[in-house]
Amino acid sequence: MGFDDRRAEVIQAAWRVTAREGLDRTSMRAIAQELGSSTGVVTHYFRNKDELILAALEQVFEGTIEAMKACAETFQGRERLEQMLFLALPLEGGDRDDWKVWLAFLGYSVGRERLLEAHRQRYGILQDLMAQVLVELQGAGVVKAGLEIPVEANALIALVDGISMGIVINPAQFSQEQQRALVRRHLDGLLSDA
Amino acid sequence: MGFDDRRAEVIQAAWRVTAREGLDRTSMRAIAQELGSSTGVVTHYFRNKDELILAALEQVFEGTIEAMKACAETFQGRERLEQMLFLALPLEGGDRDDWKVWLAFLGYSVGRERLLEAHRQRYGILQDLMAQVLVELQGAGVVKAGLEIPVEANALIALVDGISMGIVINPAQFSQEQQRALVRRHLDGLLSDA
DNA sequence: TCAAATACATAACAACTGTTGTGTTATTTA
DNA sequence: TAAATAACACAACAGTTGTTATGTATTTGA
Repeated sequence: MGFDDRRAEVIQAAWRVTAREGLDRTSMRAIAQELGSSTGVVTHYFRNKDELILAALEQVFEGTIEAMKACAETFQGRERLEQMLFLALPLEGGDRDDWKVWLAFLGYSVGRERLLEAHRQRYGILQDLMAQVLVELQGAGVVKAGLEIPVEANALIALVDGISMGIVINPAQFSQEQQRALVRRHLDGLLSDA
Repeated sequence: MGFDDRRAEVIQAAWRVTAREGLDRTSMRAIAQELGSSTGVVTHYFRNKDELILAALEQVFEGTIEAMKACAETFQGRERLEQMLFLALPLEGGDRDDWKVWLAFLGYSVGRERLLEAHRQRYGILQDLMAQVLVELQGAGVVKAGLEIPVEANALIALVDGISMGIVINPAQFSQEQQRALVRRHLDGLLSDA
């Protein structure tokens, strides 16, 4: 087990503690305890807590981004958009933990311009990915012509964000099928009538 | 200046510190300093920090809820729905601070079932309000028949949440007019074609 | 007017925080 | 095999946290 693997274990431990107890209770000692080790491990792999937090944030983000990219290559037409968005939704219990952590990070970033900038950057990547898919499907005649693609990309992300935020607050708010139906209905407005 | 007025001042000080520096830096001492007083003031009006946080949360929520109710009584038909949702959007700079605080609270509530339950309750109030408006407008023939009203109410809230979350991360993400256009387009799908 | 309650200020408390330094094993490298 | 580096454990650090107790003016009430 190499350096990066062990480092990833630390990140995952931090992720678990955050999902379970919240980010402000994710102390160095709490992470070490979750690992079954001492704080020496944590400080060995990360200069300071900010670096650890950013690494954990990146892991949560990178996971879904990669999955969405894979989705974009496997599916065609309307299904490509649909599956990409479904992937980001908290359809099952496990996905909700990712959103818990994500929201904890975002709330923690309020008032910390450095962390907010990190969020902004990741969101930019997401926006570019969605916009790229939209443009491609527009070229194929699947997506309506005459749309403001960047705005539509942001709108799709906002849709998923809003649903997920509601789920974190109240998991019973939307059933899996209701989540999917909302996404489908939004997509109906973007796709060519043909 | 009575007890409740002074208490409200403490809450507003806490609100300002949270919007500026984040919830975890909103300590008793920071609030007191914002007030230009000592921590004795804070402890005098609130048993503990949780009670203060919940009070501040309630103030943020109550403000928009009351404004939305007033909106519901002033406007008719489609405009009623539109204006209520516009009210909750972070259209101007000031509204964004409310959303900052709201997101900071939500992130802080992750892993704290007691605070999450408070969020759930407030959201329930919002849902009921929106559902009530939808039912009324449905009776007037403005809103389509055959809709699942509770789900549609949640969807409207999710729409506003998603947009607002994006704005907090990147204020330049949506212009005021783009925010309004997204809400209008969503409403188009709910209203009778007539 | 005199006691009591209110509205604070101040200080101390123990608990917890991130960080740093030092010590101790393993593991690798030469 | 000897030296060096990595991978930890552990302890101490100064700072911050919420909470509580105690003190002191100020206002209120009878």
